[in-house]
Amino acid sequence: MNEYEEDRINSNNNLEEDQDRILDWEEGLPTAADDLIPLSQLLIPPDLATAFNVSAQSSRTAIEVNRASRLTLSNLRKPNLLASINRSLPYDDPTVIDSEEGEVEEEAVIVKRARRVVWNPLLHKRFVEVVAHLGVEKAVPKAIMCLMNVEGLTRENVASHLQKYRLFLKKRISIDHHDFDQRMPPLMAPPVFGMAAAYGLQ
DNA sequence: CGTCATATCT
DNA sequence: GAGATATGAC
Repeated sequence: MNEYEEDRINSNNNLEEDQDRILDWEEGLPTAADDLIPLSQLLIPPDLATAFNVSAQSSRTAIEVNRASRLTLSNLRKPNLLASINRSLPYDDPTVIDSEEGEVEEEAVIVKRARRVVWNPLLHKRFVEVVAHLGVEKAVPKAIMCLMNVEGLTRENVASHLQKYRLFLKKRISIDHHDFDQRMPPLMAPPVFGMAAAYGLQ
């Protein structure tokens, strides 16, 4: 399995969790460094763990802590939506790119150039909402892109997706006309209003 | 800039 | 080969 498919699968599995997690991410965060327990410190001291018959927490090396920190930071710098979009950002930050002394881990920070946009359900949902909100005449690539407000998403990306979306609507409508099974793949569920009306067929 | 046909991936 | 996305011509 290549990276492309891995990304795709990972994101699809974590969509909802990511979104929820991000929403209340910033609430109740400690402000002073003093409030934070160092990552390297065990939450339950070994003797206490033994006393209460709790399996001991494995201790963490400095390298592990450092790696976890970098991973967290790289996730934090992604905008909310992108955190759940399976697409790597075009990072330029060399401190993020370079891994230390040959550590090669699967969890290493993603540093490659942005690959093709994958319109996962969450991203598509946003697209559909924006298209519906704009209405027919105004639902053009640039406007959609602006309202979606997803970092890294280009006008071309949107235009391409819009083309496919319009094709889908047209197909859906023609099937509708012949009274065939109208069930739609969830990914392409049309907006309540908007594009369909634009084609004078709904 | 928007739309479309088609190229380029998987 | 089909489907998703990118690209280029207009």
